[in-house]
Amino acid sequence: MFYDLPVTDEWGTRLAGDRALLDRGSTAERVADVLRQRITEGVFLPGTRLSEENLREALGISRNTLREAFRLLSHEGLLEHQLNRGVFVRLLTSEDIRDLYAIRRILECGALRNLPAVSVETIKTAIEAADEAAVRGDWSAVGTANMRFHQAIADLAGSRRVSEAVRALLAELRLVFLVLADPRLLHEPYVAVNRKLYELLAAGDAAAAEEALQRYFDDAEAQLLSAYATVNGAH
Amino acid sequence: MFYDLPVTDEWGTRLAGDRALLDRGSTAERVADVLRQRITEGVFLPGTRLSEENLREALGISRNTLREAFRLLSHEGLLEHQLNRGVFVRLLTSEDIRDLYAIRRILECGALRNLPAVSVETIKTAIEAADEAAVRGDWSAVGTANMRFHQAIADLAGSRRVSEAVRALLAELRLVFLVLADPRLLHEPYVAVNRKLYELLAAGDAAAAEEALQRYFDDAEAQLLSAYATVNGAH
DNA sequence: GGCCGAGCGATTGTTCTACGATTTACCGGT
DNA sequence: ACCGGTAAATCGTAGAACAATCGCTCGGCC
Repeated sequence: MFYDLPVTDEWGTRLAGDRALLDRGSTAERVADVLRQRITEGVFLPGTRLSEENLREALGISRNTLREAFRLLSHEGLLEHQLNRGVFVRLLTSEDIRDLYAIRRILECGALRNLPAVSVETIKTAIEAADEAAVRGDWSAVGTANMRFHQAIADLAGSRRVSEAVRALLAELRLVFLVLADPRLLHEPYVAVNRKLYELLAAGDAAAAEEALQRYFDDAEAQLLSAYATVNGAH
Repeated sequence: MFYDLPVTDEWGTRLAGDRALLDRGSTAERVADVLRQRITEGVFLPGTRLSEENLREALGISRNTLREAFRLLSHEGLLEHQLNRGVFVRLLTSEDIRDLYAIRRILECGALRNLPAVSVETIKTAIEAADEAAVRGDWSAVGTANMRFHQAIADLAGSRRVSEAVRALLAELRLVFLVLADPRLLHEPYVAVNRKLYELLAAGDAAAAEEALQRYFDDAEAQLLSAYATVNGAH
């Protein structure tokens, strides 16, 4: 005698999570995941050329599959495809930085507007992670936590497309951080700013939070542009 | 005796334009252009499966190149890639429609906020094209002109990424129009709405224009959802 | 009659090989 | 030092081959 499996909601959600691990998608997508990881880790710095032949051998896949992965990452803005020259880790210009902040202003501030009922759970989590990393002096982790904070703000819009767009934008922005020297200078100042913003949101004052977010964008953009100008002297 | 070519700014911009014609990009990109065209024309209706073998033969290209083109269009949201099953012209759900309007609200309204100096040239052009097409009774052309109108609004943000994001969103939205029966019903009502919006902008009243845009989104979303429910009965 | 599993054809996923086209680097002549 | 040409490296694309997977049909069985 056997019992039927009891089907519960809990099962459904758990299996859906496992699925992502089993159906890891096509080889090309898994390769793209690996490369994305390495790029955001800074193993491949912006400007680096990724040779088809070298990577093909290193990853043990065919050129076709590798090229499909390149296409994926090019569309995400992490790689740049130059005809007959190969793919390069994207090296952003100052103009790119301005543009990134322009669209982030619109998307993230837009997410704070017309909030039905604010759920600040994940935002709080990100804030706490940033605090904790700051205490440890792990400024890279602080940067990651700050990005999660902004991702959580964007998620408030309740739109899959908004969330994914912001995810891609933050990944691009990480390319800028990678070429700048001092991660502490880049991330530490915003731990307090973000906490203040969180408190405004938690208190239900979305308008004040949006104002604070605007000021944050102004400051961060200016800081990043000036830091970038010194490193990236010629365009 | 020869003269050196005088190098002027005018030259630079003109040559940059010509370049797009010469460097037509890789074969994969040109194939993607063709397929995109056919999809937006409605030759391949949403839900249609695109066979690799058939298209390969029809286009006279290799499978590799075709698959690269598929990747490009999948990332644009026009195609959907199902592992081991092939690619299909994307069939949007009602949830997709809601999401599209959610992000359009944020992006287009955001573009109207914080305008430095409004240049309503291209907006006017789109309005006039819509009027002219409406007189001819070419409702499909009216739809195209209306989309150009919204694209022009998004362009006011002055951000490349905002413009490209809205371009992709409008292309997705076109997939919805393709499965609905009556193009007149879908597009005609908004000719007057858009003209009114243009006049508010031309008068410099950006706040009123934003308000009108919000109402437009509410109306259009509701109309589209109800029309979609009748056609697309089961999700 | 309807359910279930084996087998089969069609299509996709991936690899491998090949070759033309383009870029890049090197090198000798002026 | 500049210019031009040749050779090597790399990319772009094609094509064939094989494995993996899906969808369907056909029997067998309850």
